[in-house]
Amino acid sequence: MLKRRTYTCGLDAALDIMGGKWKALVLWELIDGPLRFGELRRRVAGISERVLILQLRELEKCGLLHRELYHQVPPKVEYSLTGFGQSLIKAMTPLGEWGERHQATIEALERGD
Amino acid sequence: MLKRRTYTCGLDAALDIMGGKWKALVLWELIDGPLRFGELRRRVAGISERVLILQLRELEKCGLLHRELYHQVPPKVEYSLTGFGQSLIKAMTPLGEWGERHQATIEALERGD
DNA sequence: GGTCCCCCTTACAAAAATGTCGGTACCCGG
DNA sequence: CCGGGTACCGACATTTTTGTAAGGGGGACC
Repeated sequence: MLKRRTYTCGLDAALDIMGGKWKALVLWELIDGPLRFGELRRRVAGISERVLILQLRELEKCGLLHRELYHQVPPKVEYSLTGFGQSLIKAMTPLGEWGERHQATIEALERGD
Repeated sequence: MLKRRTYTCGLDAALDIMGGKWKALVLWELIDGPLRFGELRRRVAGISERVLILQLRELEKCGLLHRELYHQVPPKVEYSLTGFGQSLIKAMTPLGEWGERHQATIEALERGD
């Protein structure tokens, strides 16, 4: 969760809210519309069920995404971006594009093995 | 350090290279030109000497910044962005602006106390 | 009845990130 | 000789993040 209540700059605040290994990836998957828990789980490669839940909870608490529970059997839960979340996605897009442009370069870097 | 050699998308790669609590902040400070170790240490509020060194080493290894050692006494070391680093900064700018716009909102969120 | 799917939850464990403290080498000025 | 400033290293401790395993309640399918 968020740890500070003051930040030295906007970037600092942004990284606190969407930093970490998974949050941005989760948000990213929701660009094209709502997804169910299971769909998210399958799309975000490598994430464990538990961690996905934790990330979703935090993103929800921060107002970046919305959780809609359908009282059905079997249960259905849909996650979608809020307006706030969408604005964040837009702000992250250039970073994503940068990463895409340089992905090969980055993958070629020596690991800290 | 970098942990993977393949990424699911550009954002994934970007976050791996500049994610974490400090890297982006360090890069950010270098926007306006080179800084010495001590200057960086003073500007990046809250970072410890050791952690700053670790971050600088990693950023250097990734080719995002350049370390220039002046053989003087007392020693002088200057850190500056490489072209690669500058391109990353540019890609992070919208995120920084987003954070700035929403900084008050973010600070007002409940902490996980 | 057994088993599957769904969306979680809890207890526990490992790994990664971050922090603290002390020390090094150099020279200078007092 | 003592202390100050610079840039850094190493051992260690703590905190944070991420992961693993197991279970649960409610149908549905065979």
